[in-house]
Amino acid sequence: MYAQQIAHIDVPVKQSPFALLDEGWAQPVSFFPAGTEIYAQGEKAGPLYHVEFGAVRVYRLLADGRRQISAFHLAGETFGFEADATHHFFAEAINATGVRVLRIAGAADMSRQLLPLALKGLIRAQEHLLVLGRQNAIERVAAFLVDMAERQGGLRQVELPMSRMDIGDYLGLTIETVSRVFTRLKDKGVIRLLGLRSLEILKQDVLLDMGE
Amino acid sequence: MYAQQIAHIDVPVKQSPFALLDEGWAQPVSFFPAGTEIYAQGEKAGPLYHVEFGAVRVYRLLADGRRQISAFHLAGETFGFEADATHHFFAEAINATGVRVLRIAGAADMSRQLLPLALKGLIRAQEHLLVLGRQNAIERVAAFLVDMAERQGGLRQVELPMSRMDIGDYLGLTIETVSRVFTRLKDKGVIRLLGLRSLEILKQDVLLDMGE
DNA sequence: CGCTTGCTTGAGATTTGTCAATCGAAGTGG
DNA sequence: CCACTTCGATTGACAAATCTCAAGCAAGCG
Repeated sequence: MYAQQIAHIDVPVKQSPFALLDEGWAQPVSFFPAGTEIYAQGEKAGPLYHVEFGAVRVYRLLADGRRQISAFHLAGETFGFEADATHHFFAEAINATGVRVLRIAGAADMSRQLLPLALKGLIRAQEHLLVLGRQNAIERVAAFLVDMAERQGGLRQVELPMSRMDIGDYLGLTIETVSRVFTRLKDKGVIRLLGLRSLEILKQDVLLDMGE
Repeated sequence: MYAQQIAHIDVPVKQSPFALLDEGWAQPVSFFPAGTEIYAQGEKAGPLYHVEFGAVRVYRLLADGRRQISAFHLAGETFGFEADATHHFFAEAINATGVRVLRIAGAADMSRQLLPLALKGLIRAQEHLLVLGRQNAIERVAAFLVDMAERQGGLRQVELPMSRMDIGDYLGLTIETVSRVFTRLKDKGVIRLLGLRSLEILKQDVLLDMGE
């Protein structure tokens, strides 16, 4: 069900655009085709990953195949914290994705730079707990759309790089429920569907206080 | 509904039992009666907190009062990471609780010590996302009981310092559902209720693969 | 042009929530 | 010491939300 190729292509690049780690930590950009694995649960951890373009999903599986996506990472974002010695999660490219691998494992005082990023991740995860634990389907989708819009610069038009199944596995819903909520928001005039993976927010205020 | 006193008593103590921060960071233990606030959302963040005895809940509220507890912290555990500049969460003593306040805010290279703790918190939060997003009521309660048992040394007898409402708000369930699941586990012979806040695990294996 | 794959829609089943009554332990005052 | 009150927990009956299963639709691709 979650089959994947393990192909990726390394592309040498001169300098990292990742400001915090720019002093000699520049690394080549690796290219991952859609659906390929970036790291797997149980693998030895070490580097962080900076998304140059594309999108990444980080998830965990139950024994019977149920999946929870804990986070999406878009261009410009850094991930790979979900690890102590070994990874506790899987990371996959959703679409064709370029990732800069930051091999900073041994770096002595990088932790001062890393801590704020880790804390931001912690806060995001705990806010997502509120969504999954206490909000209903329409509130979850609203919160998701607001978040995606913000991360794309707050524009009215929002691109969704992921499938309905990915959205469902992120929000703890089935694809059918996600689909019905999209329809409901469309019928209410809150959003306009421009395509399967593109939509326009027509009533941002309504969306905002749905997602609280 | 979540009313609370803001009384606490400072108790001077010689030295911190918190190994990582033992070199001059010893702080007095503050005492918080049951239900009192340790910090509030929006407050300026800074110190970390080490639970000496008792138990703490960290939570967030929606505008209409719905509450999600993101974590419980028992004796020996450290919390207070859920912050960048200001706290995004509330923390309250569940019972009479002693907390050592670790004022390490300015400490230059403390981040090297803190990062592993923050990452552990991040992993815990993301594992909890799987529970809230993809597990049903009985699986959630099973996972909770297994976790509580582990944190109390893996003994068969487990003490629950919190109310059913706290458990519900942690697991994303109502108190009625929590209560029904406890009854169901009791009827199946998986647990034995010794009191409202104390139980014995009779079939650990069953509980373990319920919680996956 | 016809597949394939992902999405949408509908009908019915299941789980969980809501509302209400009762229980029971702990604490209070007579 | 006992009756009374209170508050949290349990239980039941019913309602609502979400899931499951199945059918149909549509965009993208060979």
